[in-house]
Amino acid sequence: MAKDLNSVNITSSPRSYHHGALRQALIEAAEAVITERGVDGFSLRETARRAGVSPAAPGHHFKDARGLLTAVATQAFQAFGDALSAADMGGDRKARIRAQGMAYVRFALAHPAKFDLLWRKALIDDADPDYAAAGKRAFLILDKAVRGDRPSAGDLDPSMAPSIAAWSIVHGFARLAMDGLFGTGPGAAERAAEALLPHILDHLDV
Amino acid sequence: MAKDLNSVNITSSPRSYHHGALRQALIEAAEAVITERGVDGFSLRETARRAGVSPAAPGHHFKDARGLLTAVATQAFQAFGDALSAADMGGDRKARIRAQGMAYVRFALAHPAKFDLLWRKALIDDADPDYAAAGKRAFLILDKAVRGDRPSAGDLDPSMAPSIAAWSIVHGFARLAMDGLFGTGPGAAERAAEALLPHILDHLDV
DNA sequence: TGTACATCAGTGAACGCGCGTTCACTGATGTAC
DNA sequence: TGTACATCAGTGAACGCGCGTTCACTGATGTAC
Repeated sequence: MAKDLNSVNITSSPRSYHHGALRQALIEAAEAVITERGVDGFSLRETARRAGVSPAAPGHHFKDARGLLTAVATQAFQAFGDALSAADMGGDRKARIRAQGMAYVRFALAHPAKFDLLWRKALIDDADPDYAAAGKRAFLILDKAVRGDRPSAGDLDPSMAPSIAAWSIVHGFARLAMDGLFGTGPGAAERAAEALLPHILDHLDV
Repeated sequence: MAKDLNSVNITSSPRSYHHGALRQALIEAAEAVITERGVDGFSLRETARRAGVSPAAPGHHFKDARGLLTAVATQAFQAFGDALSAADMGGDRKARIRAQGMAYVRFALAHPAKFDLLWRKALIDDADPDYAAAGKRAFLILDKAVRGDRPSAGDLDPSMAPSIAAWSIVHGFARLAMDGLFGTGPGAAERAAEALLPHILDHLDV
């Protein structure tokens, strides 16, 4: 038996009337749903079912289905940012760009449903400040690695071209790989990434 | 009054019991639906409604909703290939890559719903030979411009790295631009593309 | 420490919706002779 | 050229489904005194 986290009841059995950590449980159930069924297969009822609560329960934690998906996307962006951050081991600029790029694509291939959701703005509230902040943070991690010591001027100034170039490459590569364009067998996309991406990123001379 | 095309009745009014060109009319109605409501907003019934036929009528021309969307995606890929093809004006390799890249992104920004649908494999039958052929054709047009005179060895050989790099860049840039990451005002994405893409593509030294 | 009570976080039934597809049908067309 | 008939391409009603959300409710918790 694990110890309770933050004095929140997540282990007692049978579960009490009050769940205790339903908000996070719903987010995780939603992740499971989209992982199994794809983002298009998401449904609030199915998510509630998996969390073991009635279909009305999510209403106490999220305004509506979009609100829940926005929270899922926000956490996914945070995890994505963490993955990028963890991959930045320093070194010269090329090495840092390579590391960021590989981490970007690896995350997308390891968590395709989460990665997909990040960009499905029709399904989420992209004006949500947490979502926006989590997304911006992820980009800034990548930007910092690409930019190295050079200062940033502001939004979309020319000095951002290298970051946007790197971002575009890895984003496009990730999507094409997820869509099976470099092979559909198990591990095919990952192998293509390992074989091609470092070379491509090294020759991005911006 | 326009003349009938291919002796098909598309102009008489009121329309006869037999539509005459319902298959194509449904494809165009579906394009209108996804353009207005987004790909996620597609519905077969709404498409039939717009084409002025009963909800059962599409069943005579497409196996199911997925079949219709597959046909829409196939035509979209053909139009996309045409746009890439029309943009290839020759010149040196850099000029050709630039032209292809700009055409790629311009198409995506001008027809976001169509472009989006191309890659929504959960919604279409990506084993359909026409769809697959139309997609392959588009890539080969881009590949030819990037590759120039150099011969192609086959599937995913190292000589394809430059094409995949260019493809990834423009694909990623297009998606990020569509998602509003370079601004959301009218024309903002297009302006970012004009300002950044040529420079980025010129410095892709593969 | 005990109690009254407000608030929080659940329940489960129900509502209304639009959907894709099926069904028996029929009007229109094309073909054999 | 006319006719019988098969086939094609529509109709419109109906089916069953899962959905998001609302509703009145109640059990559990926290707080003021």
